[in-house]
Amino acid sequence: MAVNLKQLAELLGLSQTTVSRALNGYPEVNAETRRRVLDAVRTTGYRPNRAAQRLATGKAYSIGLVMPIASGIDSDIHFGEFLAGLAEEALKHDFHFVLNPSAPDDEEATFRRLAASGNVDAVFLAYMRRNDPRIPILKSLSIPFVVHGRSIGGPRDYPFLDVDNTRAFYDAAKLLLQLGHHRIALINGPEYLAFSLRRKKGLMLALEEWGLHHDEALVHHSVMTDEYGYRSMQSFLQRPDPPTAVLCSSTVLALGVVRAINQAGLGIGRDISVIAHDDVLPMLKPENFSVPLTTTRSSLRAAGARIATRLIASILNRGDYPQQELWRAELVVRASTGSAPGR
Amino acid sequence: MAVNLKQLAELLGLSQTTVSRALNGYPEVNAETRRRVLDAVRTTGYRPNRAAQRLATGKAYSIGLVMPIASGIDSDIHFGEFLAGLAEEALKHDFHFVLNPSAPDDEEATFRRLAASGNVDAVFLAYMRRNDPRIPILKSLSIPFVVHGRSIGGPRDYPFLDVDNTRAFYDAAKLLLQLGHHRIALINGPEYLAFSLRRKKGLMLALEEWGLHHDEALVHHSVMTDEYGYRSMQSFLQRPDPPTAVLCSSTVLALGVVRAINQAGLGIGRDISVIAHDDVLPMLKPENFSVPLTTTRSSLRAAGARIATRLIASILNRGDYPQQELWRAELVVRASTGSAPGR
DNA sequence: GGAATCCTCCAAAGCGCTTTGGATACCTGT
DNA sequence: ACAGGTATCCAAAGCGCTTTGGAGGATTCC
Repeated sequence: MAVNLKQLAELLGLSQTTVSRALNGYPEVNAETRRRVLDAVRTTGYRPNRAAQRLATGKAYSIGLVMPIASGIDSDIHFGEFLAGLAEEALKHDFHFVLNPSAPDDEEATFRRLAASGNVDAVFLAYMRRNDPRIPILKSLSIPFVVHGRSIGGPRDYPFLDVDNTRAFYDAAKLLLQLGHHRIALINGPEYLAFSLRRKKGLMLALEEWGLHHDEALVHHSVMTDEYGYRSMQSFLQRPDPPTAVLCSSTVLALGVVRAINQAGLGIGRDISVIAHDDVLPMLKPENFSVPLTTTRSSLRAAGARIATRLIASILNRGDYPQQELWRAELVVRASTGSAPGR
Repeated sequence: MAVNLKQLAELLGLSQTTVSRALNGYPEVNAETRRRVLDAVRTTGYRPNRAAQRLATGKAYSIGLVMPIASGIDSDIHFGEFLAGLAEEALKHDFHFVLNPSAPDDEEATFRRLAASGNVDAVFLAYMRRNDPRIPILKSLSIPFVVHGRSIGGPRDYPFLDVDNTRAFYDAAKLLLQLGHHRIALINGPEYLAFSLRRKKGLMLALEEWGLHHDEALVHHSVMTDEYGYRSMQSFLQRPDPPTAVLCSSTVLALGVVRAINQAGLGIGRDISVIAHDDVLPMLKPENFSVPLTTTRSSLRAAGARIATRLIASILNRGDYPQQELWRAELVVRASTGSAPGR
């Protein structure tokens, strides 16, 4: 059943050279011939042998992945979702993964090992921090990479895909301001992560524009779990002047937030408005919340798939993708946002 | 810097054949010669080219992984932890992964594709269900595999690594019974998973042995998140005859359980005893709970690593590992367990 | 009409390893 | 001393692909 190049070539009465070239899009092959080849591929189900290609080209046809482990719940549900997107796309192109579980303080060594092994053509990077040290490292190792997110500070001269987090939270905050909210809290991701900083900045920009003072006490940073969402919200509610609206960096956080609000006997969208960033986790849909959640939406899985696409295209140097992309998150208004109470 | 076989052979004044054989443990090579070869490998840092090996041997040197996604929070923190162990070990042996994100209802097709692709030598399998259909499928595809956990029902003639969950929860329940508890609740994983069923069975065995009736209302099945732990515990506490002890299938569940107990103003280990199964998640240590948690401990990461070891050994047919392993979880008694109240 | 150019295609040489099918020398036992 | 082992080693043939360096014919240009 499984044919190889040689057999395919014989079948077509062509040389392996020509068939190979036809398949790899080289110009020196007649259009009609190429069509015949492609047809034959379809009927025979020919699939090039990756091992042979690896040997002949020196390419690895696989991408490196540093998997955050240990301290911090980074290796959380968000990572899995992202990974799913990456993997799905990689599978289509028959690319493998080299998964490198690594503690944050060991990442440099991990990258060096990875680059030296020659086992990967490119590397994927996420959880960007401010002045992220990994970027210069990867540059110096001269191994292609694409970053999810982007660093804060330092030159912005590397390939990335990021969501415009500043904008997303600016938009969300603005909606709340227009609804008359003045005290807006933020339950954010870990402070050392760039996206957290940008989201906070988004909120602050909106407040500033509105001529409002920003209260640092209304911003919490933590791991993005249900648990912390609950605790943060509880502590906000215990203040003498609780916020009338809250922004959450994840629907996972929102889960806890909602619980705390319910428990306090308050009404979501009435007494307190809630907006969460929605990474489109399949198991946590904002529309399924008891009070459907207003969100800033941007699919994490889609981002994973897109990065895989770009990574693979650059390895095969096919296709032409922008090196830097900033996705705009969509503000989806649902029932969890309403006018500020007493207005 | 990087030498290849040919250069290494020249350097040693040997043929490639001999060097190759020395490295791969063939008998027809002099002990002294082998030592010289191994020495040379060390000094030159020779690493065989995987692509060439793949081509020559037809082996893929990679293992297939079906990554549970979509509905159900299966793709949770536990999976990540397991994966980390697997990856760590794979890395040591320069094995790659083929990650197949797949919805449960699509798994069969996924396996077929995987097996047909010839891209993997073996497959890893987890989240066993009762009469799990994937086992016969994989057998019929005649691709080596190792299962984490084991099915319930059907022949037990496949390679697996499992924790003796029945035993673990039997042990835990017995401890509670000895402490005088009679009403023991169980907050378990999803009902369709084999390990959940076994854990329940462990509890029931202990109760039975103690001559106690088992109350079905005291067993909850759900996704293992903080959230559900909290809800379950709350509902238990609202009963007219609340349990005096509770078993949790994960420390993640215990997180919610602890919160519910605290909130009810009850004392852990005094009013209510808690035992959780500890998968040794680095970010959730039972000793760090406000009241240190009594647990049945078995490292998920270690299990991942062990399965990788076995998978790889079987692919390389090196080493001799048991085909079926049943690990015993260790009962670690801490402060969350105490005598039943009023005794 | 002959040289210069294209357009297509091909033979063959690798890529770096494993493995087959012997060689060669050294021991056996008789 | 000789047939038959035994222990070591080697040359060479792949594995299935890419890529170099042409070849052959058709076309174009003066």
